[in-house]
Amino acid sequence: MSRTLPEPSADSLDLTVVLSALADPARRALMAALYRNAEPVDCSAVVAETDLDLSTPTISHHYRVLREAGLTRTVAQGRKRIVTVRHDDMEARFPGLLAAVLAPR
Amino acid sequence: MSRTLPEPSADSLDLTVVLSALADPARRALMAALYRNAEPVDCSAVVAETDLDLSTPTISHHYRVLREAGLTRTVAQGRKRIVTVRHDDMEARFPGLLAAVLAPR
DNA sequence: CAAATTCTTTGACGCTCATCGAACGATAGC
DNA sequence: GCTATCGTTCGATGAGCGTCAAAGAATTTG
Repeated sequence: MSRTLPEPSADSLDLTVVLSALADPARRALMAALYRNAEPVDCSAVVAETDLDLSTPTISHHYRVLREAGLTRTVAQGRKRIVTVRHDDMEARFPGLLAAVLAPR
Repeated sequence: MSRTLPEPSADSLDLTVVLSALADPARRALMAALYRNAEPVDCSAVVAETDLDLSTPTISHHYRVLREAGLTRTVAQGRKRIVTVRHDDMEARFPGLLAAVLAPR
């Protein structure tokens, strides 16, 4: 059993919301970790790949912002949340943006 | 006579600062107008190309943020300020970013 | 010099945001 | 059924931001 958490449709993605989400270093660190790992993983596994030192409420808040911006898709599986980057939707709406923002260094 | 207002060096551009600057719709409108006009123009002429309805202090504030983020170069000429996009510096540091963010529509 | 133009600075106001601790919810495992 | 695990929600706090009116530079023009 799994359910996808509410998210904006592909054509309703707003650049202001997207850029505001990406402007935060912590969220960008999460996105970068998600971006390079092809395999879907749960929230805490992603955090483990970063060097973020934030409380779980704060991490949860950042995931929500990313999801509500349309940058990620979150699927609830059991007590875990599987988070993936919405590559295609982002590329269709803002071509090249993720690559430019999440490019290594 | 003309003098260039203080701005960050090309290699000290910070993505967080850049994205924060671009996240605001008003600043993005200014950037878009600057981006498409090749010829350098003064502040108020740029504003005239947009449909922004903001007080002059607010406009001035936004120009400052853009300049301090390293997105624009401002040269004081007489009582005017000539603002240009730092294309090359931005492209060197964050390839494709401006194109992705300032693409029409 | 005086007046008009162009832009900046200052100070204030309201709002949003990142962060945390504490409490809660849901699920898996024993 | 307990208990541990993974994550969310709530409430609060402190910092920062976008905005404006008023006042201040700096420069051109009459």
